[in-house]
Amino acid sequence: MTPLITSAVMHFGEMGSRWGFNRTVGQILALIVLNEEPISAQEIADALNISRGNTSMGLKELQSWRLVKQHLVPGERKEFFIPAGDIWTLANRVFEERRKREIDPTMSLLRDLLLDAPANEKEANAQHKLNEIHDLLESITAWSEELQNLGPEKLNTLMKLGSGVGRMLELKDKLLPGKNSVN
Amino acid sequence: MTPLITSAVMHFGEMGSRWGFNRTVGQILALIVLNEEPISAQEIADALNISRGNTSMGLKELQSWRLVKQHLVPGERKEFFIPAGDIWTLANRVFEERRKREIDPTMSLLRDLLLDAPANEKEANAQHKLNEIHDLLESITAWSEELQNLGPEKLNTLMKLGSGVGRMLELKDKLLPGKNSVN
DNA sequence: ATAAACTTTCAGTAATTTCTGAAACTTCTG
DNA sequence: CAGAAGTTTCAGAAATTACTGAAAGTTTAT
Repeated sequence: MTPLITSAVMHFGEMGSRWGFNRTVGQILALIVLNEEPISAQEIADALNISRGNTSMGLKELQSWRLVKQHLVPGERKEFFIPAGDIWTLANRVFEERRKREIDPTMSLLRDLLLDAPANEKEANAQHKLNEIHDLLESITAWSEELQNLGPEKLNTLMKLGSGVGRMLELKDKLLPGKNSVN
Repeated sequence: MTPLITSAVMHFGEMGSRWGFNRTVGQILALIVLNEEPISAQEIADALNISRGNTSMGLKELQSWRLVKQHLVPGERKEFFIPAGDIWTLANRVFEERRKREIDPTMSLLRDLLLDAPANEKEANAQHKLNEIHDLLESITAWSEELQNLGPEKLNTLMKLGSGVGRMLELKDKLLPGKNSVN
């Protein structure tokens, strides 16, 4: 690893925990992404100076996030690893997996809690708040699915549009009459 | 705490760590949000069965996230706490704070790493990847700032618009000629 | 100035999470 | 089928993170 790659890998390790995985998993991901050639588990363990067992678990987790995939080199016995797609794809996967882990379980609980009739005034108030949270999470979920369906190109267009979005929204009703009118 | 509130508070505790803070902080937040009346630190400690010290630290953290604020009750010596805004505001704050913690430090490192001339072929390739990551994060940051500036009402409109966004994008150039043409 | 009512800090402890490495497992080769 | 080359699992150790509670700090009242 060159100094540049080392800095980047170390940083992704530090940030890893904030992104939903642990230090080593972050480091492994960075290493695989920044290495143009496929890299073997043993090489990863050596480069990061971690145990072979830990490496195996980290790779397993990255595969469960669908961020890296195996790559079989003909004639080689070992397994090699490469990123599961380009940077955009990886970012999308991270969003999606995090949504599953951070939002879906809460949505599910909220739905359950909202089914019961409130026992008293306090509960009625709490349920009202929970309902607001539920609706918000539902919007976020629907929205993020929507954005994913747009695909990278349009998504990029939309992002680059910047403050134009506000102006566009003002013209929305003219454009798409009858559909989802504002409140 | 009624059973309903207890379930919700416990769940928010469990999820807390995924949302960037720890169990108790999640529980405290849920309790403050679901309690219509302002609640004192001592009441929080009692309700959650945690130490007074831990409560104090949790409240400090929630204030640093700008999710709860103090509320002085006239004639009372104690400090009471209430949510720092409605559900939308709170969600926005969480996004914003997480962006600060999860994206900004990486952007800053990437900028630095991209300043140095690559030492060799491997580094040049890695720098190219890092540059892609940088641009992506920059788009996400700009975009999320944009969404915040829209304010809750428009944001809601946009979210509710759903698949209309795709169609709208197709008409974009007609709508906003000359501005940000595609690619 | 003292005391009462409350809050914060922080050293030490408890709980949780991550990592190691040896053993078990799988696959390929001769 | 034996054994070599590789991978995975998992119990226990190490590292990290969270929590307690006693002491120090702050504010208000008298």
